[in-house]
Amino acid sequence: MKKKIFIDNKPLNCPSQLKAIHDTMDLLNGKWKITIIGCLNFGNKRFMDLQREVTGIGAKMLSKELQELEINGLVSRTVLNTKPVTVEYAITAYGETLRPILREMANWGQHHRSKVKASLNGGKPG
Amino acid sequence: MKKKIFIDNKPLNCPSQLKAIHDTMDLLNGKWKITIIGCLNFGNKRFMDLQREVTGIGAKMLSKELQELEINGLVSRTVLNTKPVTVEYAITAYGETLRPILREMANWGQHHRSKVKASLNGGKPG
DNA sequence: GATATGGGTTTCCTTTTGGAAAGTAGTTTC
DNA sequence: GAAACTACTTTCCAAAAGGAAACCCATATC
Repeated sequence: MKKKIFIDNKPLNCPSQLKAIHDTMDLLNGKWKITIIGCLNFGNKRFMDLQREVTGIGAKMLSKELQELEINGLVSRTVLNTKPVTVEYAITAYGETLRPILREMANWGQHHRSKVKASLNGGKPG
Repeated sequence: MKKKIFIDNKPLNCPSQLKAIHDTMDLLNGKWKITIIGCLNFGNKRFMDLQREVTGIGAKMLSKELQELEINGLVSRTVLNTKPVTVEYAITAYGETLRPILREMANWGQHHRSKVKASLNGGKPG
């Protein structure tokens, strides 16, 4: 019999575990969310800062992604009393609880990247 | 100055870290991949088994998702010498290295779910 | 009043994703 | 040779995602 993957003593296909994973994926989906979170980790940013730093994103997508991140409590939005008005975005404490996931994804992705490279170079040696 | 999230001594927005996270997300994207992986963790499965167990998936999507998982080395495909021909899908050893990510995502998702529930019930108490 | 900056929203369009149903192909069963 | 089973692939369509450009509102500048 094939061995199974267990998470907290439950097999991974336990429906509640799969649902939980889907919930997490839903919050991080879209083309830009992780890049935005990464950008904000470097410090609080205003809308235009983000648009400049997140290469390629348009105002519409930036606005939409920020709204979703805010609704989910991962990013905060603060209107500053400046002239003209500026808006500051920041990672929340809750957003920082994503760190373990991001760490594991970064680790795995780097490992995967070097594995892919190796198989391109050495897959058919000689 | 706002504190930053660090992963292995690098700030999360380090481009290579973000790229690695994107790589990982790309492999797990789509509506069904995680469910398929979860299903296969319960044991090897044939095409029709998967179509029965992954509720709601159609043959086209199942085929496509399995191909992508196979290309990325997460799932193996074995044609068995039966009549009629059957095909067995299984998680690879490499696919099992996703476990830490899946564990963190399951943990976070469950925490998130209970937090959302709590805020629905107790957000405005009394 | 024309222009610029900040922070968006709206419109229109294309691309991508995903689903239902039918078709393909090999083999066995009747 | 018609039907059924496994394992897909193809076609056709609808919905969602995403992008470019224009537009809106406020303030300030020239």
